[in-house]
Amino acid sequence: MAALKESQKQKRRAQIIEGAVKVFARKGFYHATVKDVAREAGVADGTIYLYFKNKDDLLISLFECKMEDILSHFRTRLAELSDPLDKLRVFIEVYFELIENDIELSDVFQVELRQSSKFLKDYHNEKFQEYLEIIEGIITAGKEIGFFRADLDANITKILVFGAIDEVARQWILSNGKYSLQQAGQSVAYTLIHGLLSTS
Amino acid sequence: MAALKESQKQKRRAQIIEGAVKVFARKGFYHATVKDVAREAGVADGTIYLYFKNKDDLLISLFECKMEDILSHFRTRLAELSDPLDKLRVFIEVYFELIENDIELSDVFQVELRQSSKFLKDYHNEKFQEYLEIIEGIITAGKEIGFFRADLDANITKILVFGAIDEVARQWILSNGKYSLQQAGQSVAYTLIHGLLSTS
Amino acid sequence: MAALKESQKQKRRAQIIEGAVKVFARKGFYHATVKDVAREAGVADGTIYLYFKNKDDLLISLFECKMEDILSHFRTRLAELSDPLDKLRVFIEVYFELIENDIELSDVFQVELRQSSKFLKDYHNEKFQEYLEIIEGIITAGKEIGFFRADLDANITKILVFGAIDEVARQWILSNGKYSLQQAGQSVAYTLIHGLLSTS
Amino acid sequence: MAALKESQKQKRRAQIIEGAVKVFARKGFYHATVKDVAREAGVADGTIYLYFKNKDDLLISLFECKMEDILSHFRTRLAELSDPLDKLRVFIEVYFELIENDIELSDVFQVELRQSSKFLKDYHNEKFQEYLEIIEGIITAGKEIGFFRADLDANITKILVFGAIDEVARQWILSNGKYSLQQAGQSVAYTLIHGLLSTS
DNA sequence: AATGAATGAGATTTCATTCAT
DNA sequence: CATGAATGAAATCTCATTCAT
Repeated sequence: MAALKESQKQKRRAQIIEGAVKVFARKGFYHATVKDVAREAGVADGTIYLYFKNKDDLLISLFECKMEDILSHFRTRLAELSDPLDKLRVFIEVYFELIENDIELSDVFQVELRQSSKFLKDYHNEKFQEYLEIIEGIITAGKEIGFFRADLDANITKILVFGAIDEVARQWILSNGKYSLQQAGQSVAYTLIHGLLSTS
Repeated sequence: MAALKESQKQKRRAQIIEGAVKVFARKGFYHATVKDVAREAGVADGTIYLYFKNKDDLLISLFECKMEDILSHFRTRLAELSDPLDKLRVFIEVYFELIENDIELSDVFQVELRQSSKFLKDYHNEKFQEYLEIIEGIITAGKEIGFFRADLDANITKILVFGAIDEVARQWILSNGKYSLQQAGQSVAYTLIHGLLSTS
Repeated sequence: MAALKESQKQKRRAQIIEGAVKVFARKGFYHATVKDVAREAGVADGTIYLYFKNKDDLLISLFECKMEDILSHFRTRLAELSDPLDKLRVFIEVYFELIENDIELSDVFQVELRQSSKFLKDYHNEKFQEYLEIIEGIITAGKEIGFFRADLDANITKILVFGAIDEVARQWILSNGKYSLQQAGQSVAYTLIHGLLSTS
Repeated sequence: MAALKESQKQKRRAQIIEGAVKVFARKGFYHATVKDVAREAGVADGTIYLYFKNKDDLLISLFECKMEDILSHFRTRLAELSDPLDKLRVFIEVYFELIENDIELSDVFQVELRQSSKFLKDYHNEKFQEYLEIIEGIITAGKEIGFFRADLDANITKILVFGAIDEVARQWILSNGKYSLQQAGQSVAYTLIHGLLSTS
């Protein structure tokens, strides 16, 4: 019974987090009220506080919980591959798939978390670092087998790559899906791999 | 005298905007109070409302005003050059210079505006589009003279380029200047131009 | 069996009251939560409400229950004596003994009840009157046999005596036992008695 | 103008404190809301927070401010006298006058502060100690000139005296003025003095 | 009878904005 | 024009109490 109760608790937590994703995406963290989240999740205001310390904690928990899913999703998909070029292509593909499949969540990640990590007390975004490390791993591997330039600074490059991908995703969201992410993904992958030059 | 008064008004406006930059950088837009800004700017709370419609308008005006400066700075610096490769290198160089020279402002641009642009009512960030257009111009020019690949989608690529540069800048700010932006700039320019591959 | 159940019930009630004494002493009635009391008593939150109407009722019941014990203790100890002077001395002695033996309870009585009696709806503290009557009895008896001044207003004097004793006890508690209550008791008894005596 | 503004501020503070006295006396500190106080004082809710850090601070400030008045009143009245017996009589007289003249304030002092001093963080009631010291001074002076018993422990006795007086006052308030405080005062003074005298 | 998750009313507190001076 | 005291709406969070299990 304890196990059952435990799973009940997890379910309720998840239910609130789903509500929070929707509301934060729609209104932004600061304009969303706890009441909004409660209503969206179908619980009473006070119930939120049985599962989360406060509003900030709700955002952090949302992030941790979802990032966990995302990271393991990436890892599973990339584990099948060995070629760094394939890995990079698939990384971008998976990234854009995730964005397309859960625009609300993407919204929250891109907008709220970016900002919040600076202002939520004592929160230092380890999950995001793990995430960047996946890219770093791909780049380092690519360098080792000689596919990628030996003079690449993996630290800078992982950021460059992430920034490029993420911005394309963000603008796609902001434009309400005016262009094909699929296609954009291929284009991005190609450019990152080959650069801008025609004589390559 | 009217002109004098006008310039007085502009001066006061600028003074408030400087205060706002400092305070928003330090506390974030939502955690900063109008009183904070007033104190930092050395004016009374109510005075803010003689120059700006409300707190949101202050942020938007800050953006418009500062973006104006930045855009004209970019245009001046790029006007001297004709080679798209040089232009791209210099664009990155100037971008990082601006970041280094006014970290507080960069902070506000990167963190607050990114988020706010979505939630400030009726605000659609035309200045940011102008900004992206500078990059687009460089890419299109590069394509036209055959330096850049003909199959580059200038729309996607401008976003990719901006994202890459901007993220490197952001992480530099967040890391409190742990690496050299100068160097990172060269590395970023090289990679964007040549891509990741060693066989280029 | 009914009797057994009845005693079970009494036991559970007592258990909750003990928890309440501890928690109210530690945090004060208004800062203590029903959950705190439940945890301290080792029962569920809801269980409290099977034994008490509400939080106020818990405080009142605590008082009634404990006051009952205290009153009968006083009566037993005083019944053995006939001399009013002895009675007064023993009264003070017993009072201070009770304080020393259950500081938590004393705390609740002195701090919470004093305040609460004014604000708990419909509660008029008859037990406290009974308590004062014990002192009044001693004084009246003392007057009758001519030990105490004939002009003593027993009504005022009982209050005076109670106030004097009680304040010494309170300050002792607040000072965390900096002085000897034993000694203080003798001193207080001496001073009060000399004040009351007719042969002065 | 600064001085004028300053006095305006003091006036507003006093106005809020007066409101608080009334409301706390009527409902008790914990049952009174800040809204209640604001309404009673004729200001907006938020205004309270321009003058006091929070609700606790309002109670503490009320105490400090009023205690100041009371202490200086006592000192003035006692300064005229030299005989310790007279001083003690007048002390009681003044105490009861104050009680009669501001029953609401007395209520708050007797009920709320008694309790609160234990629970308001970091508040240690120095003013109350000053107050007890006045009594101690009288007792010590009385001992020195041989009016009071040499074996009196001034520390215990000041508490005894204060407790006796204060309790008589409290019961008078609780009884809604059923007896004459004037008369009670004389009776109390008589009994206490006879208890304290060396020639008994 | 006992539980403890859920409720939601209500309290404190903040702060953008106004307006009399 | 400038001020800054005052406002009061609105948000977060707490906790006594209920009720399905």
